[in-house]
Amino acid sequence: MIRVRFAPSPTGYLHIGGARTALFNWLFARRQGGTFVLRIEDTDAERSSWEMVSGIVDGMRWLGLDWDEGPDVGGPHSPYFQSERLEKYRAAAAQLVAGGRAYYCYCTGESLRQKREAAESTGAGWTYDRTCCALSAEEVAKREAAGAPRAVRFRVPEGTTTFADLVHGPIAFPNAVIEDFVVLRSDAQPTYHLSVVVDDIDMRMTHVIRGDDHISNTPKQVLLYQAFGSTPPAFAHVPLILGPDKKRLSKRHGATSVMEYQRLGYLPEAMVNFLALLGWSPGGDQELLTRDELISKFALEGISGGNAVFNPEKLDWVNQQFLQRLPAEEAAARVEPFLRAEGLWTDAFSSTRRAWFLALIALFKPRIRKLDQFANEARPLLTDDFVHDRAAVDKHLQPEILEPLEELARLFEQVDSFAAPRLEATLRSLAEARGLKPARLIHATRVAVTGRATSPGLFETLELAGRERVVSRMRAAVAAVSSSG
RNA sequence: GCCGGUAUCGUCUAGGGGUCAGGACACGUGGUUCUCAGCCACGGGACCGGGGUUCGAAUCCCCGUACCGGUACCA
Repeated sequence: MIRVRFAPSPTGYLHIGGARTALFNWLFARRQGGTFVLRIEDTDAERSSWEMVSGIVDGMRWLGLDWDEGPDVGGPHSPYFQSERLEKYRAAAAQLVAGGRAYYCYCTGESLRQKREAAESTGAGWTYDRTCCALSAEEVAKREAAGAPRAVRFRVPEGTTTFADLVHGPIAFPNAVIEDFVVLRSDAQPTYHLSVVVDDIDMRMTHVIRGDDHISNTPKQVLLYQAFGSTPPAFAHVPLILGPDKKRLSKRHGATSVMEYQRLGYLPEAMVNFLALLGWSPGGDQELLTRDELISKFALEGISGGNAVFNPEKLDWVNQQFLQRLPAEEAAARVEPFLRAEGLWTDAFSSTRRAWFLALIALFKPRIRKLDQFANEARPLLTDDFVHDRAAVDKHLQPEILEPLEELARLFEQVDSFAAPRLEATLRSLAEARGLKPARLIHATRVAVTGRATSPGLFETLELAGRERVVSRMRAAVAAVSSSG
């Protein structure tokens, strides 16, 4: 039975990179019929917070990455917060010391820092010099009697540590470059290496899928598995997501929190599709995949070895593609929160004006790439509270067009059916009668009614705006331009 | 510095001992339309460098270079 986990540290919101790692784990579990565990690595009490935990949970829920074991849902290996599993780590550290695989270290942080700086100033690297590993039993007893604070360090054996990475192939590290790392701090808090290995063993993880930045941590952890007499899981280190400058994606690059993308009007299914294709490929030319297709095609072998640059334009395109495929009813539901935020929503849109609202969605949907754009694009049809674009007015509402425009308003007021085809016929015959190019009258009418130089097809727009609004706006525009000109 | 990883159009990638090196985003040109978006057509654009191995290398091997990551009593 396949078991994988996503183990974020709640020191920040769920960011793009973390979301992609979570997604790969989730896709793998779902494809393999395995179990997906969410474990919160909050051993760093200083930097962890409940707010961040809920931020991560919200992000995963938004993306639809449900976990089989973890916070809220529980599970057989509960608890799933490392801060509640401290005793396990302390016992494991004690076991290591008892077995001679680790030793107490009484070195102070200050002395370690000085040695490291001294070594580095000569241009060399520094690994722990094993001062405390060389302590005699009496020396240790003396320090214990004095109640000296001590950390627990893992005794790295000689040799070479290797592991077969499912993405990169075999990777080997000479143990000489791995220092005797701390597994339990002097305040009895475990370090990452200890807690992650103890938990992955305890929770029976079969695969560890995580970021490339963990490759150099892996030999330390493999050594720990061996010391515990446990077979390491299979590792798959996935490439990192970079910003346009090829540096790791960070705040500097703009939005990095997954939830920020929700606010920006992206669809979770688009985000999932886009993220999945960042560093992974199903192998063919297909770019747009549903959640089920992603699951059925996902394989660790398809993960590429190199880091990937986050390309916002491509995300926009993917989002647009998903948006266009949404039925009007669904699009309406997605857009509602954005209209509410703009104060443009009325409950009538889901009752008496439902049909009108769906027609509005159908009219504007093809022209937007993100949900938040709808409110802005459709604003003139949702409220009278909008501004006329100065440049558009100057360009299209020239004095000579005002009289025809006024006449058109009169015809529109009287036309028997306020439907697009009828409106178009009306406008075109007036244009012909006046020897005007229809386009001129169309543009003038568009600016008068919407205040803008661009909109969906004018006649469909007018039909939805409604006779009263159209006629009064046309007259108001004529009046405004006449008096100002 | 040391250790590890990676290298195909600007970006995401397919492919992989013999291909016209394919697709997508972006970009350019043209078409459609009342504008914008869209859509359609067309176009420019890549195998990091050097050595091997081989009849043949972008593909396999080595070296170099570049980039990324790690080098903590952070995770």
